[in-house]
Amino acid sequence: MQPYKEQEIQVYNSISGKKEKFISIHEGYVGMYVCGPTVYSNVHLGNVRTFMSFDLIFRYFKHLGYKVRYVRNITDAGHLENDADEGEDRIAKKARLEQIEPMEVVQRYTVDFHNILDKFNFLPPSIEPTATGHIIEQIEIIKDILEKGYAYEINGSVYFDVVKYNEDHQYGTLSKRNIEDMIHNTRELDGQSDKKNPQDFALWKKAEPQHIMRWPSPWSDGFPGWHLECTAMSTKYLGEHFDIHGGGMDLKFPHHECEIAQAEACNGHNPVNYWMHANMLTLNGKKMAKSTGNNILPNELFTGDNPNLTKAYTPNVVRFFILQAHYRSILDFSDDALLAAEKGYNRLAEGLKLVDKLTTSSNSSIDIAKWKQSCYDAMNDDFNSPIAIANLFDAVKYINLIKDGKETITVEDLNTLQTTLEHFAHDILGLIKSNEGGSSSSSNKKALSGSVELLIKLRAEARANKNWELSDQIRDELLEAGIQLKDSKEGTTFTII
RNA sequence: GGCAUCGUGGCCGAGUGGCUAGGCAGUGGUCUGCAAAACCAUGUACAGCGGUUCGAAUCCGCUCGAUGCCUCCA
Repeated sequence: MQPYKEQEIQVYNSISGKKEKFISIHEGYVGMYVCGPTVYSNVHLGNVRTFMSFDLIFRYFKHLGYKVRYVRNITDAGHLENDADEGEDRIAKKARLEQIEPMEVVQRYTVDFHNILDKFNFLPPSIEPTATGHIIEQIEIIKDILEKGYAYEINGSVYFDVVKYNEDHQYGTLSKRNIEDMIHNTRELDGQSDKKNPQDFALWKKAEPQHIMRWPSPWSDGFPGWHLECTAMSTKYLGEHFDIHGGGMDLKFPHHECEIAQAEACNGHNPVNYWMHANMLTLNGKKMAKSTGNNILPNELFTGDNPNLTKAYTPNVVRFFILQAHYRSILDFSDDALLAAEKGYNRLAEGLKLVDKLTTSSNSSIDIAKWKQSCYDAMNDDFNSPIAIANLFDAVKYINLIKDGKETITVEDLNTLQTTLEHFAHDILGLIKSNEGGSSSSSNKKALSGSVELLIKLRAEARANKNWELSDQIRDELLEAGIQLKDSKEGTTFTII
């Protein structure tokens, strides 16, 4: 089965600024590289959004039958605090502040990162390489760039010569920047710099004697520049030329621009066919920033322990909320929006549960094939998850109408409906079946449901005896305890709110 | 200051040169002992000012505002 042959995907390419038809380099295969986190603190919620966008893309390609190699790195060295010479490696700085080994910092926040992504039901990437695991590859690339004349060594550090590069190639194609303007608009850095030009960037930095993170190289004991690791790892695992490179919008410049320069300097051609960038997240309309308190950590969403939140939200609800916006739009986080998403998500989940219980007829009054294709059309159009979700809500409406006998469906169509829902809701959007699976164990749940069932039974008896006072007391006090009873013709059920 | 993206009904958020996005809230209805829940029905919005067009929210210009990048940031 190669469903990808039947679906034409349009991808917005940041480098052209247009949607383009997706054609993979090797038919049936997709190579995708996404810049992963720098593991020097808890994963940023915005980071989660970026990776969720690419998780969605990964899932869709896989669903269409592509063999996808998805590489997402861990930056555990080389990411500097700033561009000046005294710039400190982020990991090293954190290690110094907390008086622990740099690799302890890396370990702690890598675990945190995986833990959060796991809660959000992310698929693991095919390869998750680390910068420190690819020092040799990075040194080889630096040698190559030096040989080709696009870098220079000074005081044990090696810098990429942007001006020289720009004579033979074009620097700034992705971010649409002009190097002349950049030179004009750059402020002078305070510290004396070894660089010929402020636009030049480090390929290798000599480590000061007190620095713990250091590796030997032909130039000095030091560490690689931040932009280099992605070039090294993407080239190693995906080749000199691959399909998709992704990341957050803020990485467009300088990070991705520098990656293009490095790869072109080595290989003479652009390394990537499609550049994809996920947009930012704001909180209450403003930029998230730790310094102003306008910030939520992923874990705080699950506990509700943040001044910006009135309650806790399940990972599923947050995932649903994020996917309700297109990955290229700025998404605004707020408690109100999350509350609305939670209700919407519950409605969707309830509706999807009913699909198993529908009765079939000899004909269908709804065009299920057309509905199914509109689900694919949504995802084919630059991975438009909001439209895909809207289609899921259409399905919920159909399900409810069929249940009420206002519409009909054949066995085959019901089967199509069921399978398509399974594919889109679970496989592609990654929304898991129910929003339980929390911390309480199954034995706890059993105990709870047993006791609530007993109360429901007592209340039913009271109602049969028209003892409204007792029945309402049971109902109201359970509600106060966080358990909502739902009366229907089939009997009473409950949900924990 | 420069570059880029964007500004949609009470809220969140798609889309787009003429044809219902969707969700939440609201309103009406069904159900119910009363409620809640659930389900059904219902909204003609597109920052402001000009211009192009038979027709613009959608294209162009200007103004205002937001966000990102320009210095580490997803």
